[in-house]
Amino acid sequence: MGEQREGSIAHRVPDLGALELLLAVARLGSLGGAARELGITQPAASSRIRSMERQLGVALVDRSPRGSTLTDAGALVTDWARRVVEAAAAFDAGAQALRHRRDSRLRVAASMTIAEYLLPGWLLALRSQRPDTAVSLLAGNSTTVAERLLADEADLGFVEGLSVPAGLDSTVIAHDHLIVVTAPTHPWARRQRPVPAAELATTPLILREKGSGTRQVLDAALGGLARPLIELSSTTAVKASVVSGAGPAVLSELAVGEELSMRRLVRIPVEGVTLARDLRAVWPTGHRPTGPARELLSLTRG
Amino acid sequence: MGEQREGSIAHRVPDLGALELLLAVARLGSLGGAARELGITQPAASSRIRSMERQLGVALVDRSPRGSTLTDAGALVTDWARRVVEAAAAFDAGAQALRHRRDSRLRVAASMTIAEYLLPGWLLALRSQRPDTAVSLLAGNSTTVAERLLADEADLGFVEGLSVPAGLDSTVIAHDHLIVVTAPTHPWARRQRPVPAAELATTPLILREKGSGTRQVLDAALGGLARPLIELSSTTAVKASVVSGAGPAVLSELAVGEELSMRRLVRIPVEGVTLARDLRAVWPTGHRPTGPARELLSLTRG
DNA sequence: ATGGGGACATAAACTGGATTTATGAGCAAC
DNA sequence: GTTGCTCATAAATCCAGTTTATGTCCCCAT
Repeated sequence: MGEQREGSIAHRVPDLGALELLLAVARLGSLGGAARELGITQPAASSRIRSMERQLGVALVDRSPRGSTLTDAGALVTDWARRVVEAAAAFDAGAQALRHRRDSRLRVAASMTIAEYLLPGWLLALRSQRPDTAVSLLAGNSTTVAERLLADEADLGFVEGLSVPAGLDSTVIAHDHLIVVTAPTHPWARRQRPVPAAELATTPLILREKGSGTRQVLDAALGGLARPLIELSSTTAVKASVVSGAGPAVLSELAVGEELSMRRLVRIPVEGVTLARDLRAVWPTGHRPTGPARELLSLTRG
Repeated sequence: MGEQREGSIAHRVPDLGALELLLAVARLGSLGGAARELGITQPAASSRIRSMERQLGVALVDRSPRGSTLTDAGALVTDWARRVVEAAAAFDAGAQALRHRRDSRLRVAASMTIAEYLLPGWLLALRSQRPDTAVSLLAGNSTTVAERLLADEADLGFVEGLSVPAGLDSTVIAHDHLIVVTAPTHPWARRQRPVPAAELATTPLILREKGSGTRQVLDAALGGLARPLIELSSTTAVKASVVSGAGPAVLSELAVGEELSMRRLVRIPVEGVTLARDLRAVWPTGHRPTGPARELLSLTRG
């Protein structure tokens, strides 16, 4: 009856290469074909799929002398695998941009929330349209972004503040909503009525440090009054703290999508305040984006 | 100037073990501590992080004689890595449930859409609350789910149809909206006004095969009239076809969330039809879920 | 100041898994 | 039947990650 107790999931999940291979098999309907596409030999592919099946304890592909098709379980596993591979592709697109290269065609500066949650996807889309565009990324706060742009060390910026830094032109690319969240066990999670703004202002909250974009918006909406229960320096730390039940927090809906759908966090309705902010693309006044920058910009606006 | 041209991302992304290690370092602030947690030695962790840094071309960790902290780039990379690891954890939770074991405490039967998009998250949440609950999963259509439940081969089911199969009690756990999507290049993507139901009914669409849950809802909403442009047997195939510009399709919003936010697909407003359906948990009439089944059920309802 | 402890780096030997090469066998179409 | 696709098997090779065994640096307490 004993199951493996080890913490690390890496030993229970096939490696990325195997998952990628499985996707190729699903798409091409052939082990050998998939092997060719990934630049390995057919026996290698065969053995990899086999050991993946052994590891998972489920048959994934039906082999026949004229091709391979997925079993029912294999189709399901492939769908789950696709999500892992997509996350890995986003990781890759982001990481690729992080090593600032001299020969980068497009230099992007972005605030943290955008760099974390949106930019990898945009970079992936850009890569599929213009595979040869080398992008470099610098992440920081609004001030940093503005500095880089004005020093001509970046071609395009993305900020999430309330105001546009001086010297920059901008366009709104999306709207972000800050929402109040708690652990499902928190008393607020069982409330029937929305929390009034006044109560939010007087309740101690788990907050990002002063000066962060999120904090600024919250303070402005409440009238400079947000009370800290704890102050933490990263969104991740705030989320972890909320999940563990320490108290309520105000976070971007971008940051908590996953947690909400998995019920690790609960959204608390609020009345009397609008916690919205714009996400903007910015560039030095007059220097309208052209070339790759324009391309990327158009990807962000649907 | 030459970049690596190879298709496979697996060679450009650190393996899951390395990403997991990075998360542990971020959490614990120490290479040795992270190593201990993952059951490897400190030199192994050190060399793994080092080779990850070499691979990505970016310093991730600031090492000091009294611990390690993430660099700015490292923090960003860690956030991206977390998403990969979370997807892998969901994969693991799903895969674990796929090998039907005799000693399973909880036997679940679910329709495809739910098994694909929602169940892994629920299983993950369940595992964090009740680590010792062994779950087995069977995916199929509504009919299959009903059969299993009635034959006492499953304890709890999830279906997405319009009606509840005979002999089963149910509760609504969520609402799913079917939406019309096209590639961004499709003429409909530039329309200002919503597409009327009549036009939708007369336009050839990319559809799932007859009998699928999605198709049933669509036919009912339009009055049995949906015109196939192509018929495909999986949601994935439909999505790929739409992305490539073949035409419009009607899909669950669960299935296209990623594609919409990355602008690979565009949502087309429609007027004159409501393409909604309920997601339901089901069980044999009278046999109200108890024990682990009740636990899982409560996770699905917020 | 001095010794202990924690944290990371380096070097060398080991180990195991994945890959390639080489071959065999089943099925279909011409 | 022969050609050409498919996948499977076997043996040799190769490489990457690991462990063991040290060394260095720094802080803190004595």
